[in-house]
Amino acid sequence: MNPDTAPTARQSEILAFIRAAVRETGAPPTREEIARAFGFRSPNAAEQHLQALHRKGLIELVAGTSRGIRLKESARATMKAVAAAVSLPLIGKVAAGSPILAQENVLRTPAVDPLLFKPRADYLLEVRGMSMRDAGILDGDWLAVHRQAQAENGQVVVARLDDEVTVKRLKLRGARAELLAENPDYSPIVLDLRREPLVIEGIAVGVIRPSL
Amino acid sequence: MNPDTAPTARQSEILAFIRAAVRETGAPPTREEIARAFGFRSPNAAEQHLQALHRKGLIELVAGTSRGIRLKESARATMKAVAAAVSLPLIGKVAAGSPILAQENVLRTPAVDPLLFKPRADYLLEVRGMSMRDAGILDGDWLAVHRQAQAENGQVVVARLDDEVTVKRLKLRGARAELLAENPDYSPIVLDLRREPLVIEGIAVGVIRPSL
DNA sequence: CCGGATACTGTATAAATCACCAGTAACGCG
DNA sequence: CGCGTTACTGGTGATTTATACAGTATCCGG
Repeated sequence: MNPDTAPTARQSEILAFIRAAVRETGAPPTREEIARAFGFRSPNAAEQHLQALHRKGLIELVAGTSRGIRLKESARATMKAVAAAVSLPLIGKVAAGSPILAQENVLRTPAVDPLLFKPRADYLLEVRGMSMRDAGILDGDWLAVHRQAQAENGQVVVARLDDEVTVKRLKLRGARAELLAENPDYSPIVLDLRREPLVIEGIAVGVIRPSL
Repeated sequence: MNPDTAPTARQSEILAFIRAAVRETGAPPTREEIARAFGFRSPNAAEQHLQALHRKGLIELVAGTSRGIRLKESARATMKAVAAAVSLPLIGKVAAGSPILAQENVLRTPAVDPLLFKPRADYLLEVRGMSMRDAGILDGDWLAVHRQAQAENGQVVVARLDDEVTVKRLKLRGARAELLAENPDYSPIVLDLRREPLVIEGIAVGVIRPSL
């Protein structure tokens, strides 16, 4: 058997039970407790599952120790999950043709609660230029963006134009779409939706300025 | 003995050891392990400490169970510590005469990493009014503030004026201090430092706009 | 159809562990 | 000074627990 085989369905259940026990009681279960929880008549059934999970590298077994089960990934996995729940990827310059959230576009992952914003933020986009100055969005700001392909009239959107990602205010006038900068130095971009579709990546839901 | 007495120094050590064991090994220690760690010749010394900690309501003991020690506060304390490490208090209107960080001024505690900002942010201050509009700080924004009683020329500061807290840019000209708004509609505030001292609560280190 | 893995029952035992009894010594408090 | 508390030593019996050995049944790929 390979050291890194995926656990069977039953083994995953056992693993989940161990995780739950650690979370709920603060300690891993004994063989007997596992057996009782699953209705095994023999604690040995639990032992065998533990051995299997150990062979597959999912847990560590401390010999001669009561409750000597150590979840190998759990600590890391939990930490990651917790971290993910309260952090957002910061997207820098988006490489031409690549999806915004592609790994190569992520600069960092700052600890910011996505639920700070409404609707929830999916990522932060580093703003370049002063085209939205009068909306209080400055060069270097991190724009909190909610992923969404549709946008309503008047919203600040993240749109793709010629493989470039830009932030502008959207004005819809029938089949014509206008992308307006909030700075008189910049001129509007007008699109005929019948000829070229407007690709909207998301709507702006907030701003973070990490340095004044 | 009162149920809620503070632990003795030795008992705190034991408690810390239990916490460490849970964190490091994933399970609470046995009496024997505690005794070994502290050099006790008898596991009973550990038992008695556990009983004491139990009487003081700091741990729960599960009878007849190996490693049956449950940290009562630990879950909460840890969560709080983790939460505190990545969150900042949001300060609303500051009551006259009260310290900014007084409990009654805290509106919420959003999950934002204080180290996002440099220097580290100590709290978020809800900005009222448009006096800093041209610096990209708008009404409703959360100003990230680093607590600091001194400020340099040109920095955006949080200052106290007549028991009100205001955000302005500081200009120092000898014994005269000017607090400048970044909006032509507002006029500067000039102070003679020899007659009235300028109370600086902190310097602005960033901005969060929770809704666009 | 055979070998190996999975998924169990059943039994047994040494070792780990809890939980309790009996002491000793030092300290602070009224 | 007696009393309660803290902080231990020393020891023991009853459970809990880990772990090994011996089987049964099912499924799957070669």
